[in-house]
Amino acid sequence: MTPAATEALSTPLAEPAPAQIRLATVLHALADPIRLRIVRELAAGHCEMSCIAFGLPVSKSTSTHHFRVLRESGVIRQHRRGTARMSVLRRSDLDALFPALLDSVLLGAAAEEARGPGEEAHAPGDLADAPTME
Amino acid sequence: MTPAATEALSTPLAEPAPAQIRLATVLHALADPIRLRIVRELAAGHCEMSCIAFGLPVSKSTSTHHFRVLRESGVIRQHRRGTARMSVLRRSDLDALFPALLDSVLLGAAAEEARGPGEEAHAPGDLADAPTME
DNA sequence: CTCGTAGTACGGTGAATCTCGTACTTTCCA
DNA sequence: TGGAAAGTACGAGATTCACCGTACTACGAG
Repeated sequence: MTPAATEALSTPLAEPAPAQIRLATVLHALADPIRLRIVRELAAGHCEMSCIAFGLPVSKSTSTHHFRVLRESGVIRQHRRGTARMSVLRRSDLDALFPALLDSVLLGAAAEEARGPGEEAHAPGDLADAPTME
Repeated sequence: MTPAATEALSTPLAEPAPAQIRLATVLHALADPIRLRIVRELAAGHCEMSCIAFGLPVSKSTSTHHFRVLRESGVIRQHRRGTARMSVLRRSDLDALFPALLDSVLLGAAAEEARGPGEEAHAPGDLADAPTME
């Protein structure tokens, strides 16, 4: 079995090497609600998921776009399996580069959700000038 | 002394209440190199700094823009002091909402810097197809 | 071989972002 | 009173981003 044969069964898609992963890029990737949701679902135990299994509220093209942003930023890894793209979190790589970052983001997302919708949308003028107290 | 008198000496600028701070917005605010640099300098001990003291490599207007993004996302607080705008990190608010998030970002930024420039810029085609090894 | 499924590529649109320069306001000092 | 210093407001230009639809490429089932 040539390397090509193995590749045909499970082609890894292009992704940055650990040394090329940049913090700003990772933060940007996580700063989108849809991508954050993807990351949370991946972290929630399901080791591998095809893209369509997420039931994202966007079109197929947009879905592909978000998965690519995540992959190219170094947050996830993807490989083909049949006609599907299986995605996994690059947990160990991220933890090695930015210790505790992923965990705190996931924890923060869960906490925010648990806190309830709260003030969901926030109008441009919704900024308090005497915020907490004095 | 009326509240107005106190206000004249140190006007707090508009900022979101803790309940209105959104994770995605905070991550977006931190996902910019210049803003991340501001946050790092604020965290590095200097409790209060005027905007110009950072020596940012951008114009005054751009500087104002970045400080506003940070303030409106809930990352920093600003108040006037004479003709200057003093900025402070909203550490306790952020830590209460997203435990360990700020610390891990700061730590990650320091680690990335310590790691050296590494592969600084990364061209679009710079993604390895057999990334770590196999 | 043909069809359906999963995903990508490409092109386009509208909104948001980053950047700047110039003009204006506010504050302090001489 | 006049001027310098620190920011803000207001466009304007260039880039990026999120989103879509359509057309295309793999792969597996029948």
